[in-house]
Amino acid sequence: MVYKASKQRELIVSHLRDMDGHISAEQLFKRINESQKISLATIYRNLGILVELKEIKKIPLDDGFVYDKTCAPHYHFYCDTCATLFDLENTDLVKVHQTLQTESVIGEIDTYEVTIKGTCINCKKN
Amino acid sequence: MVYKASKQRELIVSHLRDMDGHISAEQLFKRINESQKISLATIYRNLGILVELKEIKKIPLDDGFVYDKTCAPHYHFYCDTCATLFDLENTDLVKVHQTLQTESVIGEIDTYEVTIKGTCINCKKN
DNA sequence: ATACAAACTAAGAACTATTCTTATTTTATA
DNA sequence: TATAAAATAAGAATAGTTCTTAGTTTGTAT
Repeated sequence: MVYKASKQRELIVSHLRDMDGHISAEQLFKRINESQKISLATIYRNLGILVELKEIKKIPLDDGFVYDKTCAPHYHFYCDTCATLFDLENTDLVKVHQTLQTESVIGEIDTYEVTIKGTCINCKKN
Repeated sequence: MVYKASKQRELIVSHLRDMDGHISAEQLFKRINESQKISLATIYRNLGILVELKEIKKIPLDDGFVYDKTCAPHYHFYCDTCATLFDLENTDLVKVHQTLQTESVIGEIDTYEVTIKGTCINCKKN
């Protein structure tokens, strides 16, 4: 399968780039449709293509999937209260990787993806 | 809501206890129906109740949800190739928790759940 | 022990997120 | 510029999960 460029895919990529967080297919569909016309099936198909090309990452959460605009190694924190996925920035997390690599079931860590769950700083205050 | 005991819930709990890994609602339904008669809706409703009671944990994966028989803090490794979720046993992982707690977005880590993705030792051999 | 209310069940309908189908349009290449 | 491959929109189909309903079981108070 040789992918061909399309206006719609460029549209999706540019909207993903503008995001600072993570977005669901439905949210992306609504946001793009504010200014352009695009089919929901097109959103899903292109997100699938982008995941296959390893340009973005598909992340399963309790309430559906969310897409991350990058596959670059970084870590996530999911707040169970506000159902939001945050990026973790601390570079000390390399230590996590080193610790994990000693585990016997692990053949190879591909994405280094780590998702921790809890309550975020804002939700804890309330 | 005051939950009342039921034969079906006991059945579900006992099957979960016998598992050494993680199981989907569908798999649990099939397994229980080998010997007893139970409705799929009953499986889903009771799994939901057990999650609410924090007796088990619901884990979102790329290909649907899986249930973990315990909420005790431990870590997971997901193999993208065989789509299997493994428990990680290494107690050094406490270090991970210490590292993470310095992150500014984290208010409180509830479950300490960590899921790392990659290729398991078996799939890497093949 | 019995009656009552609340929570439970099975069965299948309903819902919803995602994927598939089809007829048509766009893109890349020769 | 013609052709083949891949793209699109729109809506139908699928599948996993939740909801509805009528009837059953459970726990509590008398």
